[in-house]
Amino acid sequence: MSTLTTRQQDYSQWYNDLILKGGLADYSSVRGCMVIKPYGFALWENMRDQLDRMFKETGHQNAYFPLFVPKSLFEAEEKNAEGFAKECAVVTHYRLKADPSKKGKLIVDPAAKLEEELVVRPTSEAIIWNTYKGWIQSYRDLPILINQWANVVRWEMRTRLFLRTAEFLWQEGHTAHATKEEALAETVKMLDVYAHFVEEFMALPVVKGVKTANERFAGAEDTYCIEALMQDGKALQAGTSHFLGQNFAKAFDVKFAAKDNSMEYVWATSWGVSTRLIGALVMAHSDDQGLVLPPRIAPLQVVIVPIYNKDAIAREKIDKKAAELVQALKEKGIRVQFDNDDSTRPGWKFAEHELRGVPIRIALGARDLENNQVEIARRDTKEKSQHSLDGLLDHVSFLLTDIQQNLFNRASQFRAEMTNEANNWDEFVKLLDEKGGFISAHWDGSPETEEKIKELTKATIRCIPIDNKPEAGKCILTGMPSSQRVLFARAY
RNA sequence: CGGGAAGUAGCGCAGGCCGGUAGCGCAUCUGGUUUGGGACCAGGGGGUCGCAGGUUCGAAUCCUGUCUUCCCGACCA
Repeated sequence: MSTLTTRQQDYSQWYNDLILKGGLADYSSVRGCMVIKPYGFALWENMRDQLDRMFKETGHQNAYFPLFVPKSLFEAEEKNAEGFAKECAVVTHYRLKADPSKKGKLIVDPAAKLEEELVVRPTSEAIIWNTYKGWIQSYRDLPILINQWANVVRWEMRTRLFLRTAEFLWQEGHTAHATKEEALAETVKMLDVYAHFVEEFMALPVVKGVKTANERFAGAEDTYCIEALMQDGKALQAGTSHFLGQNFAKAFDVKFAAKDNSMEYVWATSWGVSTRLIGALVMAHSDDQGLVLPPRIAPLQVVIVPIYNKDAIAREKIDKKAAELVQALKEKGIRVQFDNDDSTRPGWKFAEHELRGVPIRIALGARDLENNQVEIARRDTKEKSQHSLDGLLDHVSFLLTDIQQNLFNRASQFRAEMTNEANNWDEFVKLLDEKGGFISAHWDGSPETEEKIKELTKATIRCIPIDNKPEAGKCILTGMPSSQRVLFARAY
């Protein structure tokens, strides 16, 4: 059978192998675009559904805005437009016609040129604020708390499955508020929702922080983020929440009448997470045998593998007991599959389900039935043990919780080991090259210094942690005074 | 977008330099034996050699273009 590249051999190839052989996604014939396969999409659906519940619990509603943004609207907020201009797909024509010189071929009909080009949304602030203008007259119309699940297109030069593709799926929240304080509170609230989701459901610890000016979303006053650490010591931005100030309100002239009858610009936020989270999940927990998925979002939580033998009566008994187990587990809300496919043998199934990251495997054979037990294997530690059929349901529930917790603990411990302080340039470079991970260091606060450090080391400031403590120090590069440490890392 | 590599059966690859019947392993199908960590025997099916031009009596092979993917870089909130 095909074997996986190990992390040590080639981390990038290992990642690709897991995505492809684990059945999450496939390459497509469209440059930079991938196909999300059913197993990968099931994973996304679980993530999406949970996030959607959390958005609704915090008062948001879903809506849908157009894929196309007229160029004139897109360019209205200048910084935002500039920031995305280089990666926009643009629709210029609306019709094809038969190629007069080549039979059976089509060409773009020059007569069908659009009067105004349409930008395929790289993000939706423009079309949404253009719409909000018509919805907002009074403070009574605020706040507007809307989210949309959508696809966006960013024409990337270099793509990687799930981490960076030309088209990807995400959600984008767009809220409008009467006051700055309320908009700021919303920005932080949604950052907390993201952090909670990623930690509790994806079992991945994150650092909450604020981006520096260099890394800020184009058009935002402030960009908040959650940053996660991958097994190769590189950081990955897992979600962002932006305080947009009144930038979009001014660009699209969205004002409201306040209680005192004064006209004021609306305050805005936007926030998003994408299918990139799947990439984070894969790189954070998986091992050389395949995917390792946290039980709370795994498409399949338990797989039951029958161990048959020649004895047809024993086979019937196994099937019967397995059916009972499936029924009982389903009633407890556990996602379970009985893998009685007769064309593969147990060993093959074991390897396959490990590759796909199913948290718990239960093996059930004649020998087990005689002893009123099953063999249980957990994916995170690969431990195998026998367990009595009595009390099995509770044990499975316990294990799912325990695996979830263990994955989080493991990732937390790894991150703790990989987060270090550097107090001068030599220490910084040494840590970066020999260990990787997050490096907490002083920075003089200037964009120029940040840029210089990036040029020299490829490390960027991932964020200024929200819970940062003030601490006097000197910038590792310039020696200029600094009031706090920031988190550096090489990143995806 | 620059540098490197690759595209031949579903998957992994050989063949290519030196043009002449398209091959191997796995998978698949049929029959049988099996089943506690990727089973075995026997028989069978499956390919416009990424695509488009060109050279040639003849192209997987040589030439040109083009598309797609991977790795490195630039770029990328």
